[in-house]
Amino acid sequence: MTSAPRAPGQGDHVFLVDGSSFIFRAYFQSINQDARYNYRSDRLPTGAVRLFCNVLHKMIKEGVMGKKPTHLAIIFDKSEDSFRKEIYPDYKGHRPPPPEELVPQFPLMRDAVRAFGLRPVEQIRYEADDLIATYCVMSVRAGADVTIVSADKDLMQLIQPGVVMFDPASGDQKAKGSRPERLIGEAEVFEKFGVTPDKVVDVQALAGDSTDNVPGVPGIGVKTAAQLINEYGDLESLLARAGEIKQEKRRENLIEHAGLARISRELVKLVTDVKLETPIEDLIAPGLDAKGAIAFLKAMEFSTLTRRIAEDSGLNLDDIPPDEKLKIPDSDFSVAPARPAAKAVIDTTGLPVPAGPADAGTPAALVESVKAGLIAIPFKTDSYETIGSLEALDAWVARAREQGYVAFDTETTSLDALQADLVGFSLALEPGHACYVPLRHRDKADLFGGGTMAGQVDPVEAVKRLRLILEDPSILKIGQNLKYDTLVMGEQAVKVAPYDDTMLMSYVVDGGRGNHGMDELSVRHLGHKPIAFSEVCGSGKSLIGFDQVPIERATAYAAEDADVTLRLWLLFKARVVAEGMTTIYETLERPLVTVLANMESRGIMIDRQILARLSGEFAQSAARLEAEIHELAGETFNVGSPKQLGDILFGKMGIPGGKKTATGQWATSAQILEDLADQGLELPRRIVNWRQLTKLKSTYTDALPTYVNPKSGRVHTSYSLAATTTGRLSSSEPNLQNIPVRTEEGRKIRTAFIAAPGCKLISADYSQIELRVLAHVADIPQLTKAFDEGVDIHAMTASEMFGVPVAGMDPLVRRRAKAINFGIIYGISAFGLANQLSIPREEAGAYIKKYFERFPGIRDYMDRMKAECRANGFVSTIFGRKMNFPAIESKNPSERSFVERQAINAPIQGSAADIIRRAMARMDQALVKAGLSAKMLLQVHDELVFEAPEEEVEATLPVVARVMEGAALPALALKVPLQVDARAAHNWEEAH
DNA sequence: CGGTTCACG
DNA sequence: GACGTACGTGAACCGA
Repeated sequence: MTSAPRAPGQGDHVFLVDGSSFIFRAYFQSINQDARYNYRSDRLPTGAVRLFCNVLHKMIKEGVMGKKPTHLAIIFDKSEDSFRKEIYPDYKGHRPPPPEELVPQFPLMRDAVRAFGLRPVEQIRYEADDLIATYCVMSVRAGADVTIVSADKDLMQLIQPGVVMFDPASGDQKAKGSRPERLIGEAEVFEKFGVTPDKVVDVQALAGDSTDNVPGVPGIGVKTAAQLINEYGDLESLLARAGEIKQEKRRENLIEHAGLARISRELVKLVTDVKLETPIEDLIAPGLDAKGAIAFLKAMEFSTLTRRIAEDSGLNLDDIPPDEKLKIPDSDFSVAPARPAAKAVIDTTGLPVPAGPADAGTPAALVESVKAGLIAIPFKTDSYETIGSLEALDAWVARAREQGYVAFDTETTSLDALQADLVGFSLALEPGHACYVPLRHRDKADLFGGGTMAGQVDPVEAVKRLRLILEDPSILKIGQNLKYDTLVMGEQAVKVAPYDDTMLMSYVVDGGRGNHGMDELSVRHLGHKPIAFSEVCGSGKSLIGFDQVPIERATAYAAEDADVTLRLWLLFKARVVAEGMTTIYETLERPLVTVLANMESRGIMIDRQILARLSGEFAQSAARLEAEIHELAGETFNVGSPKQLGDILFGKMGIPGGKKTATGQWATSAQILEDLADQGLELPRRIVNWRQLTKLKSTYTDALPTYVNPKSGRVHTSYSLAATTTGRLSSSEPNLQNIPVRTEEGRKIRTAFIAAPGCKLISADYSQIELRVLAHVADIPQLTKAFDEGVDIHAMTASEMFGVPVAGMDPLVRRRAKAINFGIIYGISAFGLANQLSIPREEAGAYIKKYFERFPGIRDYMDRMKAECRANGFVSTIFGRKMNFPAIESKNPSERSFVERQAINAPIQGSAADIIRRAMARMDQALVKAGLSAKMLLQVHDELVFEAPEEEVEATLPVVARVMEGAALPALALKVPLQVDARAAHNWEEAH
């Protein structure tokens, strides 16, 4: 694989690859991908090397934009000792040390180059950029074309006729955050710097560069610099005539800091006459050394590329052993666990199929090392930076961009994101390294009460800078409960993408093992208790807004939160992958953040007049009932007090058969009162009715109007994504998942939920989704058949159990079968069923026995879940979401059987929850694709509520139904069809 | 702030 | 064999 050295000339094509900058980009690209690809089986980090090899191979094989190289050099930085440090000791002074996982990949990268039949080029005291510049200039002089493979802006100064830059596509094409390949010529340079390539250094000299710590002139950014250079021609002319500049501050700065500008220019200007140790003749491209490449790639365990090169070259893979020096020593390999299963396939609808069973063999070693690393860095509250200027903020923006990820947290005046004013925000780049940007802290001592505290950043400008981070597709935003911050930023018309949410990552790996709030996670995983919100803002009566908090205190609190979030992310990132939960997280959790934020910010319209009228009616009826109750009781008492009521009913009046609650009080639940009413007693009946009316009034008709947002005129609930043990959502403030529907009086409240003018509400709900899931997981042929044929499932159950025909069935018989069906889902017991149906326990027991005889698969399923939970401590949904039940180990039999019932119910409820989550994740795109403008407003476990323009309703209904019915696909083909009923009307009552 | 009750799936 | 009971939520109210 050797070719005779030959200098490039006319018609040749020289490729100069910036190996050093590529290493970093490949690394940050790799950590955003499925981590199982980022390590060799002995946990050697290789992700960046893999991406590097892919690009290297493509370049040698295909060239760039159809042109193949005659000369090719992969050029690296030799060490930190750039001659630039001699000019300016702080050059690149802010650079953090490279990530730990990247360090071993530096030498591997050079090994890769050699293995492919090339020579890595590097030279002491010079950066890769200088070598590239020198080779570039030599080649152009000799008449050759040059392609610089890099995206580094510092190389843009080299672009000229015959020289282009090429930014290769990053990583795997479908991977998140990957960029397409891109050619950079004069036009692109002009777009970035506002000048032609030969003037780029002058612009950089003025604007400086925070990532390399090039100072530039204070107060001058790229825009201003470009304008000045274009006006005055070049840097020296500008500095000579600086006195002419009109803007006072700018003029002074240019005069005062002319020296800085000249040093800066020297720092950014690339050296084009390096005395090369590797002569340009040696860059001659020899073609791929397939054998060497395969040996290397085998040792790295990059199977896809290994195979591809073998196929291309016609070599037999088995003939080539892995590179001896690099392969895993045999002794290690024998104990190394098997590699995890292949990654999920991406299907055409964009939702990945879940990976196989949990990667049980994956060592926890990585997680442990991450954890140890995190705890090793102490929390130092006073080390956090308070950002007091836009320049300081810009530096953080630049660092975030360079790093590719940043933890982010907003501080506001309210827990309600839609009523909150942004007071400040914090960022964290690495453990212990965080800042807070105060925007709107108010000085209470100010006599006029609204004075702004000193030392803050202009909020409008700061949000512009923040937008550069939050909307940058190449920067991963990391938050804890990011839905909140997404809503806050949404109010400023700023989007947040891409993102990770540590609360949700915790939920997928630790669902059921405690809550997922930040303070709790910090204590649990980092052994550190962060400053509590109440310590900063007080609580109850003494609660103050965050804008009243002194900035120093605010920094300690807010920056710490970002620091904690970043550390938690590093930990959960490793755990989510190690525990095989990536697909669950990415398909069932993460997409819901924006989906729910959108739903919450839309809100739903309510008719306050209807509610006010109902409140009046309920009040009147309740007052009448209350008078009658006092009359019947013979005394006035607080009807709303179960204690007083119990004393009257079972004490004073001496009604027999009273039951006590766990605390020894008389139980007065509706069930008990209704039993008494059935015995002909008037008082309990009236109390039941009174309770219903006062419940409807206080919880709904009185309360709902107080939730109307004054800005939108609508009601905005808040959904919690990580609150339940099963994967369901929960809704609060107000809870719109428990709006009455079961009674006629209650349903009236639904008529107050209305569509905006010109629109209708669409309600689409899954029919019997949990029973369908049960039919699937327990594999019950009769149930499956009944769902296939669309027959009445409860009637079928009754017919099967009691041997009566479906036609003309006694409603009582059907009701019993229905109760049993639901009981099964809840982990049935004879006691519970007896209670539900008000029948003797023996009778209930007999029904259950009969049921199990007819549907033996049900009993198998229940036993299976109990055993599984006992063995693993968790059960799973059909998509693989885990739900932990640590209390399954309990010695207390009653507690244990409680957990067993949970273990039976959870996969059913949880799978149904997963299905509707999948539907929600896809819904927006499906509607847009169909050209429809319907918007999702609410989710009620098995129902989605939309608002749609009247003229689009007919077209919307089938789209919604299709997405919901197909939500399990393609990950899973259920054994039963899913059925969705969708209707539209002007209010929720009629649509439902 | 825990207990009780009741609205929903 | 004991043990308390259907599964999952959130809100209002009482009373200490």
